Amino acid sequence: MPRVGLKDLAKHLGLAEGTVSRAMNNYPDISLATRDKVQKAAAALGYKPNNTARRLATGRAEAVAYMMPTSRSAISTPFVSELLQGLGDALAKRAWDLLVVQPQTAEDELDTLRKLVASGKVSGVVLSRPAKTDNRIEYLKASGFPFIVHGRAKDARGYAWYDVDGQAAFADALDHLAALGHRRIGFIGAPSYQNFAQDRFEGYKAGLANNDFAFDPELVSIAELTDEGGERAASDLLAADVPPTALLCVNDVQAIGALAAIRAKGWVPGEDVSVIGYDGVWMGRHANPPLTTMAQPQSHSGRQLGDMLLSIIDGGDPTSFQVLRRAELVRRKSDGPPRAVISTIPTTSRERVK
Amino acid sequence: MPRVGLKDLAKHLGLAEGTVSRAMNNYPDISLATRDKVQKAAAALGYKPNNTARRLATGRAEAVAYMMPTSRSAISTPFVSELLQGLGDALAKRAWDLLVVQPQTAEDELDTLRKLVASGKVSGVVLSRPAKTDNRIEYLKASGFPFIVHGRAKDARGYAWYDVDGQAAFADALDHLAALGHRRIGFIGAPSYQNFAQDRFEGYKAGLANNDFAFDPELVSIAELTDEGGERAASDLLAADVPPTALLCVNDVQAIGALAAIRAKGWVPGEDVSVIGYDGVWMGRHANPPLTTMAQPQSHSGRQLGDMLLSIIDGGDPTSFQVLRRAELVRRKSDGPPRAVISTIPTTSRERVK
DNA sequence: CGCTATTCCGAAAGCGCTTTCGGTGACAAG
DNA sequence: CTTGTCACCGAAAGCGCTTTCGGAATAGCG
Repeated sequence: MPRVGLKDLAKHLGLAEGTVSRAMNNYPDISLATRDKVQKAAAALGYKPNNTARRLATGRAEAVAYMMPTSRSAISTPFVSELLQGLGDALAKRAWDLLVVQPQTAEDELDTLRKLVASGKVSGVVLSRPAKTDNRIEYLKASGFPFIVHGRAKDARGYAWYDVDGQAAFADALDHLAALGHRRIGFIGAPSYQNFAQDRFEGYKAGLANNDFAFDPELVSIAELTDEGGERAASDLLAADVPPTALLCVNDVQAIGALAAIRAKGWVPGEDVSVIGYDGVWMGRHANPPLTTMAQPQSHSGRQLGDMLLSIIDGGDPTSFQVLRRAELVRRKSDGPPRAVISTIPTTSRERVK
Repeated sequence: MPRVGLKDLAKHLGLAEGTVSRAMNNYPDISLATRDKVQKAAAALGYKPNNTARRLATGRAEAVAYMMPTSRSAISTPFVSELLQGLGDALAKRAWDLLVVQPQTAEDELDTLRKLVASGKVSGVVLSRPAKTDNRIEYLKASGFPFIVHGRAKDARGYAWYDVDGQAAFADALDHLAALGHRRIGFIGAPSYQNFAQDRFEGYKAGLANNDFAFDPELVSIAELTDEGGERAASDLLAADVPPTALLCVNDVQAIGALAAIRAKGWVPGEDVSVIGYDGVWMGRHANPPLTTMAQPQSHSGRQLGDMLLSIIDGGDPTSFQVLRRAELVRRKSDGPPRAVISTIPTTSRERVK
């Protein structure tokens, strides 16, 4: 089955290529009669335009790229497939393509991006998990190339982003624990060049300040974003002379590791030591015990990112697309009043579990 | 900063465009002297070839597509991001692009694929989770377009695939349970138009036959591939007059749901009722209790799929790329001898857990 | 030193589409 | 009947690169 091109179609119809092209693209200067005729014939012969030629001629790429985070830990990216789905949905309306680019190393990131925008392969980019100061963002801002970022860098001005407020979330979580009666609250974090890690750490400290607790470096431990990371960090923190009665973890998988560390000591999480995670991953409800967490809003972020990026490509002002969502406490079984304290009434209700 | 194109570069060097092009692509009929000169100048001026034009001229797409599974359940696709990473790595060696296409509905799949191959956007495709008889595979086979599938259809002849043997895995799992002393073993499955579901079901039945157990339709329940699905199916099965003493689940997330159902009845999973899952997802070890499962081999399947697809595009014989891996039992805490029976010695050792 | 082989590069023809520009015929207006 | 005005379509020039082909310059050889 030889590909049928525009030329074949034109010859078949006895029309000029240009005419056929315009007919296919619904130009107003083609009579409805011939337009119908052309489109019918196209369908009949199975004509599918060659996209590459089309792109070259129009200069429009009709595609956007998603740049994967380079972090090699597969665990840290369960959200990727959801995000891609959402992006795909957004692009489907225009039948645009989605390119996934994956820098091999962190140093390649900028260069990969440069090549990408120069190649003309895409007309917009979405970035994930920016560093605290991210040179990709600087570059894109300077070049005027349309882009949006999932998350924010420390400087969030002058570009489009979608993020959930990690700082507020951790301050809230800390308030919650304080209300339960906790006074020594530990923090398990991630390397702070990742801006989200920094954000959440700030939230922790802000929460401390709000409640007139002193910041104690002994109470924070930086670990990998894995269950083992959380486990190690938790057992370190818990080995102190006066261990914390509650642990705030930078994400759920660390928190789940922390639960294991607590059980390993023979303590029961949620009673002897409270643990609160962040993300709201599906598995949290099946953890042992079910994990209390600051859950990100469900609204399909990929879809939103896609829609916003398209608007920017259409000429919208990037700075008008900065949306900050708020995480929400979902209480399950891994938090409670500290052992040593007369139990106070919890301020929020627990999620029902079957 | 105006894009610097081939023309600019040529003018700058006082050479013909064609010469510069050949120099950039390391043609043998260009002297090393001018080649170096050209490549240096290219680097200096920041010349990046326009990929679209390049593709059009060469006819090579230098890109492959990954077609996402259409199933709307995000939970069923935690492996997507790993797979994409692997594919990305494989393609990176040639600097090829990875396109992610996402049919909006199951009916769109074939049409989307048709457009994709006709558009010339890619020179190969990878499919996931084929149906029992999958018309996409038929189409691609007939068209001669390079492709590979992650999984197999019922008819596995005449095309390339990478799969793990679900049938063997479930037969093995059943043997294991039989060796522990179980006689009534339930199966929680998925709709069988998905070939992997059918495969695993066959394995279950084969295992039954191997051990001279009768097949009892009362012991199988078909459910969604979610935790709730597993939970519902398990509580149905367990409500029988003579409930099964063990449950085989088509994947880990169902199995984790089944654990919840068992606990909800006040029973303890692994003692009153054994549960074995399939996949080996990360979370299994943190389930309550840690989940025994048939784990897929770790070897980065995305990477392998990518490498094989590239070989096929290079002209390799698709039928020479059919790799079948074997799943492996990893014992944790959700299996054991049935309550009513004098415990027999387990035949395999348990994974150590901290 | 003349002639044939090389080596290296320029010229030009595409790749398959889009889009501008101009021209033809029809039809209304003067 | 002439002129102007549309509505519609054909011709042709690209888009930015690759690649074939041939020709000029150089080298090799007797």
